[in-house]
Amino acid sequence: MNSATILVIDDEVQIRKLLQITLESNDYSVTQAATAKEGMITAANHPPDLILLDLGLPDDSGHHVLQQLREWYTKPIIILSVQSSEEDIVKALDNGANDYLVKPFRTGELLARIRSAIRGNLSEENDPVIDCGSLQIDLSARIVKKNNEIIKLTTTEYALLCMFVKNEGKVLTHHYLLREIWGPGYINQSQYLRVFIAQLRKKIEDDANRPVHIVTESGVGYRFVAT
Amino acid sequence: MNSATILVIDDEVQIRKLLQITLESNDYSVTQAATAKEGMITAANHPPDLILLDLGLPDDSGHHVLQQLREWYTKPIIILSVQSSEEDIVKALDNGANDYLVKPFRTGELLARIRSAIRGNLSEENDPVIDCGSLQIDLSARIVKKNNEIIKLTTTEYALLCMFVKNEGKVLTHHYLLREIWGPGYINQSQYLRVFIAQLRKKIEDDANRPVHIVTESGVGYRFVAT
DNA sequence: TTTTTCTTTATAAAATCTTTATACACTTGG
DNA sequence: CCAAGTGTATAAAGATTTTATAAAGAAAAA
Repeated sequence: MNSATILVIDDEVQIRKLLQITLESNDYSVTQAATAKEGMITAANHPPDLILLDLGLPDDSGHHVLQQLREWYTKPIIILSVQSSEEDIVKALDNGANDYLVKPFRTGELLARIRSAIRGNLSEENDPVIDCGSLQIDLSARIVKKNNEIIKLTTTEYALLCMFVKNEGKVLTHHYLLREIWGPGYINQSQYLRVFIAQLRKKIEDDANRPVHIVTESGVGYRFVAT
Repeated sequence: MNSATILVIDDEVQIRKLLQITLESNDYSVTQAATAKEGMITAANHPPDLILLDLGLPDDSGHHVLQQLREWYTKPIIILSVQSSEEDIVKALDNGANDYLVKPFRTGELLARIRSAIRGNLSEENDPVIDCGSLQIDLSARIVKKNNEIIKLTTTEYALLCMFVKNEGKVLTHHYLLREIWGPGYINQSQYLRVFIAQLRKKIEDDANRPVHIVTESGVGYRFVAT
């Protein structure tokens, strides 16, 4: 999910359409403007994360629009223009444009330049954290917290917990768990499972004697419940 | 008065000469390197305000050099290349390049793009100093201080620390660290890692016997915590 | 050369896994 | 009701793996 918003200011409807399709299929949220005036108003009302600006607008000079935008807009502006003269490029860049692409442009390159411009400008993304009441699991950081304190889990304990979390609510049989975590040769070692279930409960349950998260389904296996 | 320093990494002597003259007449201070290796060393010893990198170096792939630089170098990198394929451009930009100019380029445009890159960098932030209690790490200056005293770290030790700092809080597996720092052929040399972790701890931890920053996750890897 | 850094080997310590032992809960048939 | 059988929980000892550290030899840099 990207959800960065991009404002396209261009008078050619086919270009706007192309950009909208291209950008939206890359998870950007797109708004459009066909004139300089419309562009300025849209940018002011809903400041986007990046602006794609055509220099050849009908109602105002593109360079002037750029200057006006830069009075207050600090995020990236990329120029798209049929003008390839050095004079135009230098002027646009010195007026505060972050990049300048000559039309017709290659969409892959445009997307890469957009990524480059947005990079670092975006707020830091957090990892997907699974929340189970007092229990929090960050799979990408391999961190498990209980009441906001980090719990140390061994490799096997963590593998077990992951199996449970990824199959929340489902009953996992002894055989299944043993095969997935220890390997196919261990499907009869139910005792292993009991030992590690006990250890896991001691670490993640508030009261290990009355487990809430890891419920035993006698004769079948165990089930993990989030709340 | 400009006084921003620019490092030119290019194997063609006439290009280097041209750039030197052009840049110096625009009040930039220029350093040069003819090979990837030389470029990396120069960049590390005297980090410039901007790097102009040619992708077609004789001793290493330009994309690889770019990746290596981006491990620690946070200021702008502009690619100069005879390669004009979309694939090369997209790859370079996604590897952390700020801009990409195809040779032969127009000097006026290059200067404008340099101004644009430096401008955006200055407005954003200064030296990104990471503060971890008694420990301070300046990635762009490659300086590590503990209790305000500079600590000498070897190349490998520093690379390790960078990996940790950039992934603060996350568990980095042995395989990952070995692959990133020593290369794919070393993923089984866990002992290397242990030796260097011990050395790093001796240098950055208050009490190496009770490490606070570099926490070992037995059977998995290590985790860096800033506190 | 001398110095620094990296690689390799050796060994002690720590952490984890496996195994054994025992206790508990629950069901079922006498 | 009890006693035997089945399935589960937990502690703790023993075995194994993993880790920490020193130190010596090799390679690279100054």
